[in-house]
Amino acid sequence: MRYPNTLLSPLTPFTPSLAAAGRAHARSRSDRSTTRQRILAAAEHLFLTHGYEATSMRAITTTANVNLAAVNYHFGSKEELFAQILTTRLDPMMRERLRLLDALEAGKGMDRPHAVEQLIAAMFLPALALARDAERGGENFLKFLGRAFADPSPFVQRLLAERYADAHQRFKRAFAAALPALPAQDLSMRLHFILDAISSTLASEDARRLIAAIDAGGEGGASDDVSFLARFAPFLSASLRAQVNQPAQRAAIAAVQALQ
Amino acid sequence: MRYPNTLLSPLTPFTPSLAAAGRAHARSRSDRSTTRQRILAAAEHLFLTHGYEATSMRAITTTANVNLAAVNYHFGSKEELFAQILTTRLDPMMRERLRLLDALEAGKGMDRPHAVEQLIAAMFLPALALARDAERGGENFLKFLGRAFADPSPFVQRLLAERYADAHQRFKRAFAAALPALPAQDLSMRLHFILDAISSTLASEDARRLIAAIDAGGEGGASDDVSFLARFAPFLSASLRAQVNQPAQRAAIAAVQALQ
DNA sequence: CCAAAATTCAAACGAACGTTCGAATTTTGA
DNA sequence: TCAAAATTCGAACGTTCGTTTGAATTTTGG
Repeated sequence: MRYPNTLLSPLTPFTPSLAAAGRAHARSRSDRSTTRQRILAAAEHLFLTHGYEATSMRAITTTANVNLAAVNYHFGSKEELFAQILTTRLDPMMRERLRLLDALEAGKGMDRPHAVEQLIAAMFLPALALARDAERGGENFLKFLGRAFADPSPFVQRLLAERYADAHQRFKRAFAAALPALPAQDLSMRLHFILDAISSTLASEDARRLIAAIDAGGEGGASDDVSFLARFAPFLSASLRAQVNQPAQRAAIAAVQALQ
Repeated sequence: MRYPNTLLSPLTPFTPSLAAAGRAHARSRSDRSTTRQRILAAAEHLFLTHGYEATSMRAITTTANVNLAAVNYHFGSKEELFAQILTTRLDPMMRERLRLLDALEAGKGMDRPHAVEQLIAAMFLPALALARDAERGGENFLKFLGRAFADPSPFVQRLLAERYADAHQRFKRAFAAALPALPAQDLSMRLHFILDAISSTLASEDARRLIAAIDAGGEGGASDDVSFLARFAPFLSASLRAQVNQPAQRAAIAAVQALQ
């Protein structure tokens, strides 16, 4: 047998957990986690730190303390390993986002004047929930995602663009409906803007500090996500709602231009 | 002699131009541009497309139609080549940004209620001017810059962080003064957010289309930059100005959370 | 014009890359 | 318990990486 068809295998957490505890036969040499899990954990950390190209198979296998050939045996190739890490986390998150969008569009809990904020919440809450769950990746996955969105490797870009194009389209249409006065061209640019910024900001240390500060003041759990979003969403929604071409602003800008 | 000390040499445009036309002795074999210029042009394009790591010396020299050893001879190393491309463009742009900031802080053309928009203009106008000047890089350089800011290579990050830390600090303080009500923590996150997004957005095709559309309707030249900024700055300033923790928004977000 | 300096060139360096192979070992299931 | 399957392992594959070398060539300056 060449290697197990991992891309179709059931989603399992990367870190040793309840799922692995049952099988006593698996690797008891160096520590409890299986080779697959150790590879996934090491690769996730290295990919988010150095990017796809700069992360070598040897660095992954050395960090994971497994044989060099183990990645090819268990995952087939470096690309399939990366895809596995990305999709096992992101697919469920995307499904959850779309589920919330469905619910909102069905009118559940809809607050029409704050539709934009609610759409933002539908995008963020699943990401924040995932970040809080250490067994599903924790905050490291947000960093990983941030790196992946900015990664220039054609393979990474193609994977993200093709696999999640439909979901992005659905959110784009929802935002367009919530912002009927905004020209399509501006909406497109602003969405591009906030989506890029979301991934890089959530991956940043600043956001991490703010989340930690909010957690320290709150009672913990899901309500802290609302607190964080109440702090974070306003400036995203404000940017989406801003009116185009305000004469007074234009004059102020022209005054700076005159200094050149 | 090993190689000319290029990092200290006068800044010259990458594309063959007036500067090169005078010296008739230089390379007349394949075309008019010198080896250095051909390398710089090819490397800039490849770096912005594939990132630092994924761009090989062989790809650069093949594209530039020069010998493989030419990069090491003229620039010393791949890192020094990258640094040269970045700094010869970015240093003057940063100086111009700071010059505008100086002028604003000295009260020249200051429009206090729109101080935020003017600070944004001080950051953008030099970048837009550079993007319009084909001899100083044109729009390709904005793409290059966008890639560079997102590049995970330690060398690239160190170069950007160390060389332009002071300039970033100055702008951060200026924004803080223009937004006295915003908590320092939020300002820090929002600026991080905006700066990341600026680089990736300006490098995007959406922004390029919008600039082209504005140019098509305008009379060309610098006034188009004001038109673009009048379209672009409002949603940046709106995001910076947004109030934190608005109760009605929080309720709308909590309603989405309840759907989970 | 011609020695000296600058530049170009083909070739090779050692190192690191992702991947593959067959043997050794461990785990599985009847 | 024992053959079969799964996994681990060391070693090597061929390729590409950035860089260096020394000779050939071109350009410079008196």
